[in-house]
Amino acid sequence: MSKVFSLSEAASIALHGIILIAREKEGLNVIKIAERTSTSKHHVAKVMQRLVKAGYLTSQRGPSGGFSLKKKAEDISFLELYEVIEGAIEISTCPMDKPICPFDKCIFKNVTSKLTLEFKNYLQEQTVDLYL
Amino acid sequence: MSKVFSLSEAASIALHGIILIAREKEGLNVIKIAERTSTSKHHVAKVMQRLVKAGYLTSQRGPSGGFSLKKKAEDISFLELYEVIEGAIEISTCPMDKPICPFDKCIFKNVTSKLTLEFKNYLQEQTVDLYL
DNA sequence: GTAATTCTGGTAATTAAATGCTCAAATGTA
DNA sequence: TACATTTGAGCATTTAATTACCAGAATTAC
Repeated sequence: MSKVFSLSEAASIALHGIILIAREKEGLNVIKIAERTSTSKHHVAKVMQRLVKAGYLTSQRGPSGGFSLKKKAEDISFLELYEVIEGAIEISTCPMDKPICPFDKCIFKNVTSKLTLEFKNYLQEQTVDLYL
Repeated sequence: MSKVFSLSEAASIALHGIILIAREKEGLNVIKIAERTSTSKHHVAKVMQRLVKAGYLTSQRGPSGGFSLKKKAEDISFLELYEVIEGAIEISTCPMDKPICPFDKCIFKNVTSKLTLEFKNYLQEQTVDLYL
């Protein structure tokens, strides 16, 4: 069974993790995020680091440390988080990256760009506060 | 720049390759398919082998050998070819494969299955004869 | 101030895809 | 028949992305 869409685990951790953090009054640490997302603490740590650097989270070291939101939940869209991890979404006609296409018309016509745009719009509409 | 959708090169070779073959009266060999798709002959050979085994192509060895269609172009859909290479397309709600989801509602709602289905339908509608 | 906790950041291991290589088998041609 | 061409198949190598690990730095609690 193959998937047409797939998220990297990193992107999944970013989205799910930030919602978990937003739901907590106190900070939430790596261990708890890893438990609640069924992922490795190492991977969670990496992803959270990137969200800290990108300005979405603040981190607090030491006992009772962890991560907290730096921005308002309603001001954080899924798209921003996704693009922190994956880079900007490319709206391209062809899913391949070939210098030349030997075809007069692309076999994917505009279906690739159309569906990518639909997905991007969905990410744009969804904000963290909708999941508190 | 990240892509939401992406095809494996193998799937691309299968789709483009079979169209190139369908356009030829005589068979088309690995070298020419590789040239016209800007891919390696080794990879092309691998993919063509699978299409032969799956019953879409016949192969002819020796000088002036190559591959020819075994079925009528109008009877070969992109979906069939895609699934020979990638396996059956899975219409799932969640793009991740986690045993548990800690969320009351999936953050992707039905967008993943909706877009996957749209893509699958597109592949189903497209047949090789539309590209001759 | 000591110890436990937690994040930080560099490096290593793993994985999957793609590519490369080689020899064997089949086939047409001279 | 001998030879050049082409597919068939297995295995090894390369590459890029992802995931995992570990020692170090910061901070809190006692």
